[in-house]
Amino acid sequence: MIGNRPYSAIIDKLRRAKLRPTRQRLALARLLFDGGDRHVTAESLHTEALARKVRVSLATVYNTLHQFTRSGLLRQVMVDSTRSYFDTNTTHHHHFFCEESQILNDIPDGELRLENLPTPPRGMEINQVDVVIRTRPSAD
Amino acid sequence: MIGNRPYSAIIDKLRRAKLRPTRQRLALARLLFDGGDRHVTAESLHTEALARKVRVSLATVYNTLHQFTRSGLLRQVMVDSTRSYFDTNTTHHHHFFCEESQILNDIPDGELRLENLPTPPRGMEINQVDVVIRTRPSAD
DNA sequence: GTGTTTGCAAAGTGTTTGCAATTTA
DNA sequence: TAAATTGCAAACACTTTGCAAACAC
Repeated sequence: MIGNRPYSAIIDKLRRAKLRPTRQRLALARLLFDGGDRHVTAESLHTEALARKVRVSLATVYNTLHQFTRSGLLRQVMVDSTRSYFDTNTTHHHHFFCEESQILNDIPDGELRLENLPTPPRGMEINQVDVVIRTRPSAD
Repeated sequence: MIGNRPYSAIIDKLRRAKLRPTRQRLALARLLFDGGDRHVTAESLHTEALARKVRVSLATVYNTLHQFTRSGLLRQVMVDSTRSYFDTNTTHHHHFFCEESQILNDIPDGELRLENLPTPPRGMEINQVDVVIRTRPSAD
């Protein structure tokens, strides 16, 4: 725990996901869900946890991110072939990704529309549609 | 070389890219560009080369794929966080990706339309827009 | 001949896993 | 106290790199 109160909302969130509210999970959940929408990598979340004096191993961060994802608390976003990004916004939306800064940003749902979705190859059905708008620092 | 003729079209292609037409580059270029559009990973192209009795190391396949990409002969596609895919179709288009079979397919350009592209964050400009339609085998 | 390219093996990076020790309920 | 979770270190998968030998021009 980071502060000293029980944070019942987050404990409930974990309980609902059938995950025991251990010290590590609680601390990571607070980092992830206490603010607004966030995009993290295992490494960035681990570093952040250590900076906040939360003792947690990198392996546990990985495991926790995957458990949270499996439980629908997080969504994994595919933008970089070397790293996995996780998004606390699990609703339908797309992303901006700046290759230079490696920063990921949400595109509010509704802003972007897809017209004329193609029919998938025979025997296949659509699972999910991901749009990534790759950006770079502009010249001006 | 796989057959026994000089394949001047492919040699020219390499020359234009300022890449010496070495035995390895020629063989890989033939595998990549002789048929229609293709999607490969380093591993799949290496395996294919060996099957066709082209002696080439995996390191050279990696290096060659990157050289070809830098020269605009290939385009790298980001669909899987564990592997890099390369596409011989360098024109503007999007992709179907089946997570189960790990197979990538082009969506012909023009089929899918994006309406109302959002404005990038301040100081950023759009570099590229990637759409990946993730599919799964359909129930029926 | 000179500079480029190759192949190997080693190193690197992000991630996963086996297992003993610890913690939760 | 029984079952779940953690941390460590080792293992992993994919990719990159240093360098001597081979090759292209």
